[in-house]
Amino acid sequence: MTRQGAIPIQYTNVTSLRVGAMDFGSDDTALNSFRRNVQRVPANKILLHDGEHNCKVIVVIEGWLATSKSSLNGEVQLIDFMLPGDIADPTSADGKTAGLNIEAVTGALVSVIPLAVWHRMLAESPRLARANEQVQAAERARLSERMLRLGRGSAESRIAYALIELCMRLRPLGLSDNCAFHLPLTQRHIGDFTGLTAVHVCRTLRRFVRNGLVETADHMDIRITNLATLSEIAGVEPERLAAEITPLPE
Amino acid sequence: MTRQGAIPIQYTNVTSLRVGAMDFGSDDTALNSFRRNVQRVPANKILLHDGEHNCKVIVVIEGWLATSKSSLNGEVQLIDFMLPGDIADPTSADGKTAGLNIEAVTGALVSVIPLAVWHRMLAESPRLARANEQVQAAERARLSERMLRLGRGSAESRIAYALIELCMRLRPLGLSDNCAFHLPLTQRHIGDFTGLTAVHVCRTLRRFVRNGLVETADHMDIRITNLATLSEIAGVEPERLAAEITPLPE
DNA sequence: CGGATTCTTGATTTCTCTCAACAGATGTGG
DNA sequence: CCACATCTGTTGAGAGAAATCAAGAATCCG
Repeated sequence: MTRQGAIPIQYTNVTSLRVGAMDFGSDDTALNSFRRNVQRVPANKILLHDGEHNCKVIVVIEGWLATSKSSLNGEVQLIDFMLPGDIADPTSADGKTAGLNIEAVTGALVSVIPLAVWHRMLAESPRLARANEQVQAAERARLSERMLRLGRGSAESRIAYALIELCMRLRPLGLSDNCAFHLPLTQRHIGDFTGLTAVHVCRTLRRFVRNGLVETADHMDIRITNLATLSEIAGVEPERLAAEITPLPE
Repeated sequence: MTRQGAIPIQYTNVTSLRVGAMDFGSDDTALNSFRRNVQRVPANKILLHDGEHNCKVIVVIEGWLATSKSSLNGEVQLIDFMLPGDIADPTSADGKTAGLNIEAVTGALVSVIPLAVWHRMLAESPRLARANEQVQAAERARLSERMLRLGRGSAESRIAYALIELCMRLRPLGLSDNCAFHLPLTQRHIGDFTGLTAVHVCRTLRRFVRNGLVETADHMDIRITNLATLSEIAGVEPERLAAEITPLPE
């Protein structure tokens, strides 16, 4: 928790953005709309509260966001991470109220778009509408994979899955090189993501390291050294998973 | 399984369907498309397999469907129940492959629509597109509520939540009268829905009954007799929940 | 009727949480 | 620059919640 919205606008100069399988360049009106609503936000800033009436769609340009729900006694469940090119649409059934918290995990560059504007954008750009569908489909696929592990998986399975999911998602962004990647997360984040306590995340990760499945370096630099075994623990085929949860360039 | 597959095959003659907040009558071209693709399916029939390439959108007209994922060792997680007016779109990120199983829990009347046709329908009917959005938003809200409980809730909390969610969803369908409703489910279904074993579902339900929170009659006729306490266990405000997870008529 | 589910309850085991203590890192202000 | 507070990560010991194993009762179905 720190200083707020400070960070002045320097290179808010977005020249292109890939959403789903679609590249939006300077000649796209959609990109101009993104630009008009760009904000740079600091890490840990909450962009939207669950239940908030003034609901907005948030497009990630740079950095990590997370969507979450929290229980009355303060426990948090991360619902999904939103990476560059992802679209967080927190709207619930009434079409007005947010059903999620959205917060910045790292400093991030986002486009915050009022619902009305967003709907107009979708109507005016079939490409954007299509990209939006792809991104939503990818998110749905991720959510159900994760629900399966939350409901039926062991701690090992949940964490193995989380590592593989994030690895696969970072790959097309150029942020995962041969199963080595950096997670800007604490073990608490991983716990909130997998429905475990931070303590148990620690134990389980260390066990993975002891067993030669992953290596870790300073603050969450991860390298998966035995993808085959880790996949087996996660109950997943990595390539099939990648196809289902990340929109691939065509 | 049981009787409720019974529903006689007479009125496959669909004269209107409410999807989200929208009524589609005989004068709607969308309804005609639904009609052209109507199928009656028996209980337990699997309509679509996770991973299946020939992916379709399924609109529920009557009865209960469930979407699910299963792990390699055969454990099942129900992702969501689909009730009349709901739309099951199992498409994953590649836009072609199904990311979910879809099966009939009861005998059901459904409209099975190929993806291409579905997209054409959405393009041609802004009302249908709007209804689709509402239904999807409601589903997203339900999924995140449930993920919170799967990750962070006790068995009591999960089951209490499930009962309240289903109660709230059945209400606008006229199937829940003053918190009394019938669930065409076994305790195993509830276990697969809440990520618990059937044994533990049984214990927990009986505890609720002993404590005067709910009454049960023959095979899953439920009456919530103390909604206040049950809501507290579920960590939910019933009316707010209802607004977030069910599309309300306008 | 007989077989197959489903439900119920008890006894035991297993997994994860909770509590606790400490080390390392980070950051702050004097 | 140091003293100090605050996070984060690590590890151990013990408690608690749900799973597993098991066996019998109730129900459904052909």
